Amino acid sequence: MKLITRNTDYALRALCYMSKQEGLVTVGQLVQKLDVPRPFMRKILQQLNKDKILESYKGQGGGFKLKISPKKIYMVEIMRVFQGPVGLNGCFLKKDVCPNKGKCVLRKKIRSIEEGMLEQLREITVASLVQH
Amino acid sequence: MKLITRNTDYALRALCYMSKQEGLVTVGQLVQKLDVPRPFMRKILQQLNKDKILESYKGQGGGFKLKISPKKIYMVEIMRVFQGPVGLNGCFLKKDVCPNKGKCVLRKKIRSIEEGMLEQLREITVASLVQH
DNA sequence: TGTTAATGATACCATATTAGTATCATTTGT
DNA sequence: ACAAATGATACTAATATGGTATCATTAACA
Ligand code: FES
Ligand code: FES
Repeated sequence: MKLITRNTDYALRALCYMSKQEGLVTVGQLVQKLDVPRPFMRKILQQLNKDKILESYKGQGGGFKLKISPKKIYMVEIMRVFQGPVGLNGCFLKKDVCPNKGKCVLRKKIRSIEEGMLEQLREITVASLVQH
Repeated sequence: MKLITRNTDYALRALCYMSKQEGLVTVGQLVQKLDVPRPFMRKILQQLNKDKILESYKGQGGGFKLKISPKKIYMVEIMRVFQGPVGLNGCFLKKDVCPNKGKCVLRKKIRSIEEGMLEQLREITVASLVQH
């Protein structure tokens, strides 16, 4: 079971890197630094741009930079962008099939696990990842 | 993100049902009760048999029954059978790429989330799912 | 002792998701 | 004009998931 996919992973790498750079960062730089396939990296940055996490500048001398402070870039948000809403997605059993009385125990337990997970996840930001 | 797959889900349904039955249960019965595709259910039960969670009896009048007490059938174990080892599978970033100093923050955080999850998961048994 | 109703084993197929490529268009500094 | 960057979008490949199909084996029972 994967918590994060490569999309998310690469995106976080890129964001961490960019949070330590002053000016613009190009795809080329990131590809070099992070050893990620170039077109894939592009796609990811373009997506982050669409989602207003980065801003981009075209043309020669262009590149990307963070649009918002690393403190405000939440990992859950990045996950949401690349993996859809974060959660544990219930189960396939419906209440009528489930343990007697229509009260679904498993569902509740999954919710609870999910809550615990989210609680911890929500505290992770790019800033929190970068500080040694 | 899915915590459990259909395999696991159907398996749990079947186990819950069987924990309430005295004698042998056939695939036919389960298919009827739980509305699951027959060959898929078979495959699942055969797997549970291989993993010593069920025992099986061939021939006319045959079927399956629990091999161990519902109290000792842990959900994590069922997940492991059908989904592989339960965990959050780290990330793809390696320490050298990761946040400075080689200390990988994200990795630790994921571990921590995983621990919380496992702690709760490990308490769930078939028995705990069945008791209203 | 042959038929039938069950599981065992295994190979195959379909669909969805993830991961990644390829291409062409647009912008901008020199 | 050209080169160096991103924007948009369509396509392909690999993997995981969710099943089917088939034949072999076993055992009750008429
Ligand atoms: S509704 Fe999901 S286990 Fe019951
Ligand atoms: S080793 Fe996984 S995020 Fe660093």
